[in-house]
Amino acid sequence: MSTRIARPSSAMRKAPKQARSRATVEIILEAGARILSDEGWAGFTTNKVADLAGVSIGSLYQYFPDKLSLVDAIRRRHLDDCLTVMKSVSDATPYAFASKLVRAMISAHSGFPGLHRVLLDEAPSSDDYRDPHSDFEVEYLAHYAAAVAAFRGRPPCPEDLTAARIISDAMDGVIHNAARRGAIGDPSLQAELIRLIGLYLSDADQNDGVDLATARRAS
Amino acid sequence: MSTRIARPSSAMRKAPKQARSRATVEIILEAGARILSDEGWAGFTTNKVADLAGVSIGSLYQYFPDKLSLVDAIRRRHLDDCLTVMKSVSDATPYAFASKLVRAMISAHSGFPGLHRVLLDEAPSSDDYRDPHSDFEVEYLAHYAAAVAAFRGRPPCPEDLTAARIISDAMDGVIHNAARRGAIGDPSLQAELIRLIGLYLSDADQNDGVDLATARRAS
Amino acid sequence: MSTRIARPSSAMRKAPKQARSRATVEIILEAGARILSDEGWAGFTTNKVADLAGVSIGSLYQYFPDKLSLVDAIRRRHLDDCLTVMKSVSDATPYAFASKLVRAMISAHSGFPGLHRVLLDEAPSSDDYRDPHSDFEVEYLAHYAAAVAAFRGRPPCPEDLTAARIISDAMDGVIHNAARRGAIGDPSLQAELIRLIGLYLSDADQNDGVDLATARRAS
Amino acid sequence: MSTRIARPSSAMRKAPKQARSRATVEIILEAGARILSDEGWAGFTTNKVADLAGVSIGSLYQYFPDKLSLVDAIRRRHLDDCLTVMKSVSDATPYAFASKLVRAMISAHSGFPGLHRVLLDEAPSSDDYRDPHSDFEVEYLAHYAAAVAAFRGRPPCPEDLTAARIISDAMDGVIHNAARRGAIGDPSLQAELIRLIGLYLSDADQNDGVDLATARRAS
DNA sequence: GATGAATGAGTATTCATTCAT
DNA sequence: CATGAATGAATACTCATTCAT
Repeated sequence: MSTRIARPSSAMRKAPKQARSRATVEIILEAGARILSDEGWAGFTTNKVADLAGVSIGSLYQYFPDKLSLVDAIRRRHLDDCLTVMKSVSDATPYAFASKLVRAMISAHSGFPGLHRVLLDEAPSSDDYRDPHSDFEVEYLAHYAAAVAAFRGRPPCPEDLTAARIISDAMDGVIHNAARRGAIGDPSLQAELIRLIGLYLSDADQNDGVDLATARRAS
Repeated sequence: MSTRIARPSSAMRKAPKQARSRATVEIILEAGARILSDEGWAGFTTNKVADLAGVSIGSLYQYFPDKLSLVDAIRRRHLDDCLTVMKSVSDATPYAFASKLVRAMISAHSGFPGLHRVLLDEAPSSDDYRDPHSDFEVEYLAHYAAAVAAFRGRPPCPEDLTAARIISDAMDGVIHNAARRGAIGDPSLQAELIRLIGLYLSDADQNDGVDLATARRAS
Repeated sequence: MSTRIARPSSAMRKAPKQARSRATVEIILEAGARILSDEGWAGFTTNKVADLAGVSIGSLYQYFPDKLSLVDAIRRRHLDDCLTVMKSVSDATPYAFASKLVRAMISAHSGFPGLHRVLLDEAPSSDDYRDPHSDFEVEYLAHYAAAVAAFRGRPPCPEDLTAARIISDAMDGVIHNAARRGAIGDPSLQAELIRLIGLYLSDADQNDGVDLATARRAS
Repeated sequence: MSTRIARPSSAMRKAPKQARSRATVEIILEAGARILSDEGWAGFTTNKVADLAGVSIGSLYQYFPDKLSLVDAIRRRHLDDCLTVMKSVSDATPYAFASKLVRAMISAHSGFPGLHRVLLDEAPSSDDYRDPHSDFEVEYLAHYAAAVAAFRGRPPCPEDLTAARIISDAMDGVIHNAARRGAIGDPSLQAELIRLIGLYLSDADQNDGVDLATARRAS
């Protein structure tokens, strides 16, 4: 999807040494996240970012060698935040776990509702954040898989990773579509999402073939 | 994609009357869908579309007054196809319904795996397709809501629309992330997705407050 | 010397089909040669070329994918012209040969006096025109070497290539410095240059060690 | 390059008075010459010079009011060095003179092979160094002209200046093309260049019209 | 109708230069 | 004095759109 570009670079051009320049970097990253979130990858231009940040275009390029390195820095920050939030979530029952998880993810998306999706789906990357084996996704899924295994009362097994993906992607879909509609704060939506995830985590028949399960329940 | 004739959209510059014109429009829409799916909104240029379609850029503008009208026509076609497919899905049990639904949606995404997401998330729109009240979304959700009400054994009520959204968006998330990873054909993923939706549709406690449900189950 | 850039491309973007576009390409090449000659590589901007050519910047890029391909096209043209002119030069005596050679080279430089040097010394190249083994230089030197061998009354030998370089580079130096001063038409300069080359070609002692020759003549 | 103190050019922002300041100016000029030689005028940026010199860009601008004054200072130093070297050359026979001249010029180019050409051909100048009447060129040619007159056994006359130019420019061409190919140390090239210049200086027919000379020799 | 040449506003990026610390 | 953060005009290149043939 999206533009595939030969990765020209990725790191920051220089480490800001003085307090003033650290502040400049902050303000640029903030402006970049805002624009990415509000206007998507196609509306993300370095000039717009510099304008919104209130700095000159030259200042932006003093710290970020190119557009990609800027979006990479924004992504790194955002995903680190997500991971931190997510690692704090763990609980004794599926519903309590689901509840905390949903609230955590929703709050992680509240500041810049469109950011997460744009970073993962639209914006190209010089790093391997979109690679399924990237550190980020691995850590993310491992956390979910561990919870799944715990609730199922047995040691983790490969199937748990599939379950982890289902949970992660389903939540992703619901939250990002809610964000799109500006309905991210709707409590009934949160409640239903918690129910969806809670039910899935509680179900004991996870090892049965689906057709069997389907047949049995359908009977 | 289907081979139906594009219904002369209001945005279209002129209704193609002769067979040759209709064929030209077809081939342009097909090429546009391909590029949108493969390269995303950022890689979608009118010249590339004309090239791939094998027509001159002038011909493209003879049928579509601008880029937006082209993408709108592609979207209209795609969403019509989705609706058609979806309307054919109905069944007596939650699991059978979920199963057919998942298969239908996956097959609707198979031809142009990236198209659906690009059309809904990336590509801007001059119409109101992304508006929650658009004809498309209304029809879409109504169908889901009707199924939910049916399985819950009572007449449809407003809450069913929330449930419909949850189902629609969760499926969306799982399928589009699978498409991103090229794993759309993975049978275990399909099975688990069916289980997720099936469980949700089967659950009887949908009218209880979530906290109550959580408390009861967690006990 | 000069900018070393990773060669992004080199060929023309598309072959002009209609008469109008062939004329556009001509006019762009002409304007490019003018600016390269007058302002050097550092003053050679694509916008200036388009302006001088009286076409839009977009038209320039319709035919030349980037700046380098434009300069390559100008170089190819110019060197082809030089080769053609030079191949027509041959004569029975060293002085007659030198005379024709000098006149030919001077006339080849008259239209755009600075062009030759800029193309060879300043402007980067995606091709291998600056490589000593490039077709151009090989042909060029071979022609000189053949003349040297002929005047020395023996079959060509490797040393003739050194002599060819001396002749070529000395003429280059005199002509390009004259061009710099706007004195390319000065007849006394032409006469002296012919004398310089003529004497060198006439000298029979080319195989003696220089120190020996020096000693003998100095005595 | 020499280690003489740069004579406080009129263009220089302030005369460096303290030892530290003088050292800073030295190091900047050295870095500038290096970059000019290695990367040409197009690669010569004030920030790169400051970086290579290990000083801040602000310090560079403390001593040189702008880029042109820096390149002028570099040029002044280099040409002064060239003149010094050249004035030391004089000899009793044409071949001995040519031999010393060639060796002197080659050694003057060895440290920064590209520098001379870049300074004379590429780099713009705020002064009149490229003007044919500049002090430098006048002195330079006068020296050659004196030698020419001496070898021709008569008092200097205006024609000797033409001969001086021929010698100067021919040597220039051969040496700078050798530098371009990295062949500046090739002994056979040196030998042939000496022969070229030596023959020209030795020739007695310099006062005959060329056409006459040509005709006679060709007969 | 169809073609493709031409247009020019817009976008990423560089670099000489200034000035607050 | 030295530093390096900030500035913004200039430059290479793209792409939606028009219009003469």
